[in-house]
Amino acid sequence: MIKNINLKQLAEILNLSQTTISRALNGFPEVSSRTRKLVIDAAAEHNYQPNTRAKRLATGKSLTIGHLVSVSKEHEMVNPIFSDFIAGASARYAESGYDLLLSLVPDEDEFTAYKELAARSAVDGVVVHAPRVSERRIALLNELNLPFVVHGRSSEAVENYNWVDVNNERSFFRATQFLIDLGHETIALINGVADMDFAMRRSLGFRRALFKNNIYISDDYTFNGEMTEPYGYRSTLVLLKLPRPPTAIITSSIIVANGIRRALEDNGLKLGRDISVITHDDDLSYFRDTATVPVYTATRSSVREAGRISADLLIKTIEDPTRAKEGILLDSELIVGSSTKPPKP
Amino acid sequence: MIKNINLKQLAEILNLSQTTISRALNGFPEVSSRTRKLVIDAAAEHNYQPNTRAKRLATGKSLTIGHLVSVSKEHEMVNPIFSDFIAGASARYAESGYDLLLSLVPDEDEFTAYKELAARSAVDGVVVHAPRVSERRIALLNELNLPFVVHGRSSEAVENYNWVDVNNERSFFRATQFLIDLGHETIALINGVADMDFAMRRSLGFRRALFKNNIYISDDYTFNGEMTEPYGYRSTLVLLKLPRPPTAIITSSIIVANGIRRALEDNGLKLGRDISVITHDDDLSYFRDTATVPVYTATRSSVREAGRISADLLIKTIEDPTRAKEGILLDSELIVGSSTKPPKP
DNA sequence: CATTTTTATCAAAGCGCTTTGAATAAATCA
DNA sequence: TGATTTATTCAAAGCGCTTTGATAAAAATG
Repeated sequence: MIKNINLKQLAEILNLSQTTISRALNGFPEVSSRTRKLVIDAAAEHNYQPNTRAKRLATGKSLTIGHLVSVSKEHEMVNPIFSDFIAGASARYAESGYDLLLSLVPDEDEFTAYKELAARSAVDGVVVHAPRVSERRIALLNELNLPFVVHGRSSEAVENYNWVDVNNERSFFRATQFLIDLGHETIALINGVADMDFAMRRSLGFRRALFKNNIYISDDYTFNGEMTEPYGYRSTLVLLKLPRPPTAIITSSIIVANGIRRALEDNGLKLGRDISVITHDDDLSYFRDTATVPVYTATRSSVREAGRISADLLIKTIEDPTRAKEGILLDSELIVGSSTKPPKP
Repeated sequence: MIKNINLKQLAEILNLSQTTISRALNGFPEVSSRTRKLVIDAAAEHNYQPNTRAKRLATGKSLTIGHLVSVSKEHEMVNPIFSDFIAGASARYAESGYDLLLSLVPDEDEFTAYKELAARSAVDGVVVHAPRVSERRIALLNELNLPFVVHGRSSEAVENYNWVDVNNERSFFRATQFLIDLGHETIALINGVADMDFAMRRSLGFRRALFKNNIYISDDYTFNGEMTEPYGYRSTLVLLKLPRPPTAIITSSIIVANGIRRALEDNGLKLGRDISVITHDDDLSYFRDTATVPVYTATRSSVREAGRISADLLIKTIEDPTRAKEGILLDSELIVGSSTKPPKP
């Protein structure tokens, strides 16, 4: 059985005070290099690691960052981009010795969850996921004086805050323009849930491109919903039944794109040849499109990288609370794959 | 700005000792009901929550459960089942006031990560994900005396340990037998990474069914790898090029099944009609197969439910360390969908 | 009514660290 | 050489809780 010792015991073993040992291990200058070496070696030998609980109480820091993910009771879903985002963030936290506290809360408890986290002083900061167009969490966190970074943005927010977002509007503008340039004029949009900020921005980009090219498309061609595979499937079936089905579809997730593809095939249509599809691609590890010619034409932006950058920004904010709020806008690449062709004549 | 107070301040406000307040809030019997009400009301009014850091130091418990997820440097992947598993576990943790500490570690640091977590006393227990056929973590955790539950099992483990697993062998036996009963004799298996215990067991079930029915299938028909969509696609292309392509495919993940489907369509084949597919279905929220006739015939078992059960078992173990180790075997349902038909004559 | 038991409350110790302020020894200075 | 300064080390306080052991007041007992 592996035993580990505490500071007091290590002090006795070395015949030194706890002070000296603490300072030696934490890199303070007022320790002779001979002593420091002695201490470090002994710590390694006896498998000493400062007790997290004690350290946190003594320093008044939690060395923990919270990720609260809201789960709607009806959908009960955790967005798969979350895993990849966390993977990026976690790597950054590890570098600075932060732990990651994850909490999935029913969305009606969202507010209380943040308050409780702040009141019991469990975290030094939080990452806000899936911001809505109108997002009350931003004001709340400011009131709670809890450092935070938003993954995404909230269009209606008036105050300054830290955020890391991909350029959704521009991405979808470009994607739409790309289709228009190919000759498409009937383009559908299968988007995320309407009150999500990213969905709203993507919709704006889409519509700006249409407007710029004097194309009018009715609301029958746009969908909002949780970005599941069946959602992509169902929406596409609806589109195909329209009097004038679209010649191209833009969607917000590669998982939805999978559903679109399935619906097309079920109707004897071929992706690219019969109907063009562009998707936003978060570069999720289990869907990474690595074919020499990618399957999907896509606006690609690594959500894992976004996780890393968000974590970095949050740590900086925590360690320097006077730091000016910062917004970081990531750009996506427009990757041309085989899912887009000019429309059939 | 929302301020929160500490125990001492609340004691002064109420003109009571810290002891009494602590006991009142923690439900100890030696507090008069009048006082208790007073305390509870004041705590609510002043937004008092015991400081997590102090509480943990004082009680000697972390009230935290660790989830270490190994990420291989080459693959850099986080299995999407993870999100759903966590969603289930998190709900159970919340009920008992535990926090969830998540750490993604490069797999070469896996061992050190557990040791460090134990040495610094950061968690009260851990969940072991993705156990291998031969799993050194089990012995390590026993040595560290850190309570744990394995999600899955490890066939080569000799000691007793807590685990929650789905009946993989039986599931794949049934799935295979189902195909054989339909008349299939050339059946391929697109499985997970070979040294994962679940993959090994599924392979056993597959082979037992073949053996029982006197069917011999060469190794050319089985694949092992990370269960991504492109992996399903690539493997299927290989299968289709065999001199005698399979008439049915069994796979371990609905994401792989998506890739299989894509490969079939790309080759002008139709799922079910031309080639049958059975998949294991973890009932992932973003792929939930809710069609009246499910798309895929599948052995279905909710990984979210497994998360909940694992969390429950772990909490019980933490709260009663003398508790006998327990293994919980979940069963899957064989759901018949439209992806399986008798082979074409 | 005096004594014991029960009830309700409190002061103080302790959890394992970090950090402050003091003390000692060695080195430098005038 | 005596006075300062510098380099090391240490004892003790403090972080905000829980918990132990003591105490005072109220209730029950003989």
